[in-house]
Amino acid sequence: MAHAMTNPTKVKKPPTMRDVAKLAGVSQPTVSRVLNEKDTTISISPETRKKVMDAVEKLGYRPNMHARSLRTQETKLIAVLIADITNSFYPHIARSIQSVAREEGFDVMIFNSDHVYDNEKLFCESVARRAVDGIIMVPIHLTEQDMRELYKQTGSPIAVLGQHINHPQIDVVYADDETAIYNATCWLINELGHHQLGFIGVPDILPPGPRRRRGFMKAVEKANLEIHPDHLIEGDFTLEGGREVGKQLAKLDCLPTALVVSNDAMALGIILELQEAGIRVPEDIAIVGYDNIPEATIIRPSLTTIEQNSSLIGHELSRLLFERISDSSLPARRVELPNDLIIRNST
Amino acid sequence: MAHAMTNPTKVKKPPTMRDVAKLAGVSQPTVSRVLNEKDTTISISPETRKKVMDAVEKLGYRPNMHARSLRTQETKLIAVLIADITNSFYPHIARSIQSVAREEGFDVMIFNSDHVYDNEKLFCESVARRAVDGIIMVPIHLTEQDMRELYKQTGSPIAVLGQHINHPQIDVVYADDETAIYNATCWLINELGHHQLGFIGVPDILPPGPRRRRGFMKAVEKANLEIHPDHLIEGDFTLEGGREVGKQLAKLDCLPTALVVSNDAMALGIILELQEAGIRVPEDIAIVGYDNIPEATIIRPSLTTIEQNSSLIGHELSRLLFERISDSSLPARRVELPNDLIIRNST
DNA sequence: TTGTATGCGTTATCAT
DNA sequence: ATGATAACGCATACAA
Repeated sequence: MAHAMTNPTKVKKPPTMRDVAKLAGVSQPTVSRVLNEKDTTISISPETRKKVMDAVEKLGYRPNMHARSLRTQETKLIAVLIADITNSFYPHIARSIQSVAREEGFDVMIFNSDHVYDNEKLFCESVARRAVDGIIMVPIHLTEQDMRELYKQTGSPIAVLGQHINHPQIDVVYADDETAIYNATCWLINELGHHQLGFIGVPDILPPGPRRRRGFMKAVEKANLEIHPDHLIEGDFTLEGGREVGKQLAKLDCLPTALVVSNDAMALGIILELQEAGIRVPEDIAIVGYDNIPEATIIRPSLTTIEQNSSLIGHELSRLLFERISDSSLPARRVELPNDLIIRNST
Repeated sequence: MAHAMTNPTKVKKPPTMRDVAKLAGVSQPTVSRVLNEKDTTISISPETRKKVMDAVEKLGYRPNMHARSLRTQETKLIAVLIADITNSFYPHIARSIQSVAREEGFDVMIFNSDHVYDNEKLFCESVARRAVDGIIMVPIHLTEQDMRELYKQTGSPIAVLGQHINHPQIDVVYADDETAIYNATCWLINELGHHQLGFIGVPDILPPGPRRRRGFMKAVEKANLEIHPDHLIEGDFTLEGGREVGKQLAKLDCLPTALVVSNDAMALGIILELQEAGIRVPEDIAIVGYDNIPEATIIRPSLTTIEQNSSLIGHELSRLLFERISDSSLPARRVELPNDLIIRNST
């Protein structure tokens, strides 16, 4: 059987510059020059350019990014670490990062940590091997030390959401959540007259945990209020976790009249479970969330919450990153985000 | 100024195998062998292995994936194209793909098309350059021809959600949405006694559009029902698009008594706008969605909808893909997904 | 068991 | 204006 036949087990490899060069009757470096016209000091004759472009077209040639990266140390690739892609807060961030990256001609690798440290470490590993041009991350457990290490290994610019990293090559976007929660709590106390408050936090190992709890505590202490220990509960940032908390609350003999919840996803779960148990929001218990995810306007009552503009966050993170990619001498920057209370019907 | 100082503009490059080899006092290929122990036919002495591992440890050596890929034609990278990362249907898919990929030792590039064709084409471009090991996609406008072309250029295994592609190397995961919508519509007519129905679709250029409309139409034709032209509207799969449709409906003199909507995101927007206008769901108008995204259980009334198990979808897509990555001789497969009606309170 | 040599597809530095 | 040639970091065929 010696027909001309396509080899079924081995895939035809894509054309290379050599193939283009051969077809165009020029040398391979000439093809490279034609394709990378950026260097204006060099010039090539119109006819060879045409020959080359025709060959490129005919063969459907695409440059091989791996070879290029190996040579140039540039990957045109950025890596993004987010904590939970199924929490509506994050997809909007990912979306605007992606859209900025696309404009800049970069591809995006997205990693979802599901809040687990091991996954965050795996992210660092992958990123080190892949030698990406930039890194955007929402670290949960990763320490400042981990991040310095990451920078040392990769040399890549890094932009971080939420953690105050002290490093010349790491830019930070953050919101003053402590103050925002302090203000919201004061508002519950002073404007709405609540005296029995509760707070749903997250374990202290999650960085926003202590900050947000502190904001709440400062406000109640300032007002000289006592907090019942049953009204201080920890969740895990997820809607399901919120449901657990909601069930726990529903069993209590005595509910707080107002609840500050560390994020919207949990607040949603709590509201759904409380309503399930016949407890009314806000009549029996007022609820304030944090994030202003889209569901906050879908749930009834709509959720009073502290806004984080996630599209803006993604935009700022990528702006900082790409600025640093094109100029690594930039000083480290911190951009603080607005963080306003949006009053709706859950309070 | 000739102090020993770190060069501030140029970043120290990461250690290579040569560095490891030099430090360990062996040759570079030996380091390669120690690190890729998979080949059991080859053996290396315990002492050199130790020397090498010590050097690796000391230098913090990480293999350079670009160099490796160039050599092996393997990237340990898959590319994923989804239509709208901010639609809760997709993040769950992305999440399970990511989690399977992580187990298999693969990284994931995610592209968000926002339903636009140009972005889908850019995806194909990027993926061709990047020579990924596999592709998972939820194409919206991409034609079968585009996908054959993509396969021809990349030679990478492809798994697709929703489109029935006829190609030996492209696996497909799909749901019989036409039948599911047909059944749901019949149920509205026969069990719930609705006679004035409406359907919110999407333009025919979006592939699910014709199928889902056909399912609806077949059911109403079978029941000999007339559909008022005002009750056939097209949206764009987004919640905001649903709001537009809702506003349009609210202005109508005569509403249908039941509405079948092509996806949940639009259904949510419609419900919110109708309620805004004082129209009650389901008393004034019953609504059925499609997808069963998490928000379907958050909105009040909770949304009756046709379930698509997005975690399962992601799982199946990645299973098919990784099976084909390890064995390209597999025949093309189609897996059909369950697609059951979940009855809640919007009907 | 280990070392030498080669090539993957590019870009960059020389020449010419 | 263009062509040789080398080098990026790694894996592998072959030699020792």
